[in-house]
Amino acid sequence: MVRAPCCEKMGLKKGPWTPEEDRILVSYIHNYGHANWRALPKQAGLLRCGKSCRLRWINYLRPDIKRGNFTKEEEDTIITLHESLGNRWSAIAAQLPGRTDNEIKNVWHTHLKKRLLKQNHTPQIIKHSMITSPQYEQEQVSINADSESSNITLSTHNNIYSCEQYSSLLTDTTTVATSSTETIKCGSLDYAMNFPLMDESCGSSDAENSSSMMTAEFFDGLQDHFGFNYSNVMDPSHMNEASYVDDGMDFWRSLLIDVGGIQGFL
DNA sequence: AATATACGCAACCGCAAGGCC
DNA sequence: AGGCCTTGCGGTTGCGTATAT
Repeated sequence: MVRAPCCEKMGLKKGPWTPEEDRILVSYIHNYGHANWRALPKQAGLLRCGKSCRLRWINYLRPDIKRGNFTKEEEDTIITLHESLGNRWSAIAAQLPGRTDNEIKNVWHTHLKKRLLKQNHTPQIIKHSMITSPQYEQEQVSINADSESSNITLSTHNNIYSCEQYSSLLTDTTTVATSSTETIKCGSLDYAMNFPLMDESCGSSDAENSSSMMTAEFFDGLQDHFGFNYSNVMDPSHMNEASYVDDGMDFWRSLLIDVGGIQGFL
């Protein structure tokens, strides 16, 4: 199939529409309709391709377009429909009179997706159990991570350290230790991972909730970022999910000891 | 006040489906 | 049956504006 030459090669205009172009398009469609989008711009005297004209009409100039912000009801409808239809924006738009697929797609990407993420990540203070370090046996360390605010505190039996105190170490790190997937940024790379939710009892972790996404790249990133070598703690290349769960505490222990130890926190 | 960064939205691009010849 | 054309869709881009530094 031979593709039609693009607009620029045809000497046609691209980019934002001017009020005058809008006026011409609306006036033409009002008088003659839009039976053939390809022929329309030439007949109307517009230096645009048919595709551009169609998009402008469908998404902006159509008289039945609803203007203004989406209502709470509309947003809820989009979320519900998206659950069942996925990214089928036109199908979703069909259920929302006056709203276009493009507009719904934009709202989804700019507002609703974030809102859903926030809802799914309800504030969760994870007070997990005392981590006893073999190296610092006298110190018992616990992490408190708020998955919503990304606030992290680190406490020993003597002190509680706020995330600000070691935020310089974790400059690129979003958050740690939740039962849901978080993104940890190590250097320029993003690593999605799922930490086990650690319960209140000492040292155990929630194997049911843990679907390990920890990869060798993740550990490489950590090593690059923090300058540590975790290979002596565990070998990610041989780590299956079960062993990850088992090794979860070791991971945290080593991370905190290394980070905290170097900073003199412990 | 100037500059950098983030955000929102309109518009574009490429592909696929379906109709027509 | 197969090629061409048009339309529709979803992903992506880029510009203008708002906010932060």
